[in-house]
Amino acid sequence: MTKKQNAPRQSKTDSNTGSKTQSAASSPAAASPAIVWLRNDLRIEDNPALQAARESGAAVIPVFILDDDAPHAPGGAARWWLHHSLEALSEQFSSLGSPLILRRGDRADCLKALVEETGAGAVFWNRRYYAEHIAVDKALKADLADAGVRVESFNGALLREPWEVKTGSGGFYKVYSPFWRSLRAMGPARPDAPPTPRKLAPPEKAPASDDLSDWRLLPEKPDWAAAFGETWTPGAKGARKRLRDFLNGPGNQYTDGRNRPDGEFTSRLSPHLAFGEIGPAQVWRETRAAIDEGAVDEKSAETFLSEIGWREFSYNLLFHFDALPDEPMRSEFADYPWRDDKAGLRAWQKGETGYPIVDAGMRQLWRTGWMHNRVRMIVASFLIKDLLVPWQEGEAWFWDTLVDADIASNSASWQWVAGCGADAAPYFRIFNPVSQGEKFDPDGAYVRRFVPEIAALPKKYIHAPWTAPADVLKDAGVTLGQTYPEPVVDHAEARRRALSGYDKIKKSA
DNA sequence: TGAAATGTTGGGGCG
DNA sequence: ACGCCCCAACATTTC
Repeated sequence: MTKKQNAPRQSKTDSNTGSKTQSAASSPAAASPAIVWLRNDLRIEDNPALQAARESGAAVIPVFILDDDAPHAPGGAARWWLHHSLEALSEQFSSLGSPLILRRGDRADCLKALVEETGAGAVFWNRRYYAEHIAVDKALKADLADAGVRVESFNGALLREPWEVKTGSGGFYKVYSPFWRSLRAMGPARPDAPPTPRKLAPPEKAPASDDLSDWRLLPEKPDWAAAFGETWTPGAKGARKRLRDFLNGPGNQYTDGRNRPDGEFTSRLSPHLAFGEIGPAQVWRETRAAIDEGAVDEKSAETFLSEIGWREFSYNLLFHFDALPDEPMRSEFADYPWRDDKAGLRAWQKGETGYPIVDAGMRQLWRTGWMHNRVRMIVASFLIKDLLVPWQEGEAWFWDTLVDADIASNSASWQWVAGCGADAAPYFRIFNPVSQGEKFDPDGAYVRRFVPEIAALPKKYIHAPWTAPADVLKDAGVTLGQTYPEPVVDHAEARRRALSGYDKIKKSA
């Protein structure tokens, strides 16, 4: 296994600053319109690419392209979200006067075709940070420039670009704490909110658009997303409401509350951030304002912002390590003696491992498209360390089932739990699913909600049903192995097995 | 943003 | 009164 290259690679991205807005060239009702290519920035507010297009003085054509063959195309749950998010965004663009254009197919081909059809003189977009996406954007930018089209890209997804946050010696951070200390001191690139566009000039002739319902982004049979709507309101409006409600409520107890899955103590902003319905700069500004007004507990608000920091750190890693989604950053982990345990993986995916906190998490994921972060760590530790299934399998399952699936956060977090990432949890940190359950779901309320077949068990046994006396199980209507599974592995044994596996790669490291 | 094993201390029961 | 043991509670180390 060769060590991954870890040189900064700013040269790989397009490096426009986006600060020039060419006000001199802004002839009103310019003949050639400007295209705003929307990707994971599905919002009107604080969207620098859209802002630049508007300020160019040209007519604005917003477009979204669905490319099912693109690397890391949205998974199943994310497609549900995307449908509703595009619906909300279409409505917003229509009310601004320039409807959102939908196209499906190869992204570069679609965009070039649209430029040609509309005679667009400029294309604006917000940057992406995954190597394969950067390559697409860079090639497209070169092609369009050759054709005489002005192309500009912006930072719409991060507080700061990954190449802006540098260590004292000019490298990039590989440890979270100093990274966040540095980024926090810098603050967002746009400290003040830019004006929100209230009107957009439409092109003389609107280009053709697909019909969203023809994309069939919603599941049909079975409709596994049936309950998603109870939990979520995709779209920028829903995002802003989440943030406001959070800062006015649970945001005040976030430091302690964030670890408790048995209640609503988190912001649940993750899917909104993943689709760019709200940007981290907006979250930063609003949270800072609430702190300054004394409207929110300062310590808790800072803890909350540091979670935005983890998202930034993940993008920092993704940008500097091409293979983050696929290969361990610590290359010795490629030789770890993983098991090919299809039955174990299946039990984990279905929430039938026999460990209640694990099963509750996996079922919350399936039913709502989301899982509490503390529980994500527990289920990930279980898959990797108790079952010895490669972390990439868990990453792939999360990609398909999470409405907040995000390339950077998903891959960086799986590597973190596996112990093979930058600043990762040490390999010997193996969660005990019973003690984690007792600590963070002390009454078993979370388990009872998502694993109803053991809901009648008393608190004492709710996280370890196999330890309950026969009469207690009987009274609760539980028959282990029938109404609820026996544990798929013995944790104590599995822990020893995992540690001996790490011994092997330590020698070869 | 662990858990388990091992070590240390101190109180209390008891002969 | 004293030593001995047990063991909880806490601290340290090891994985």
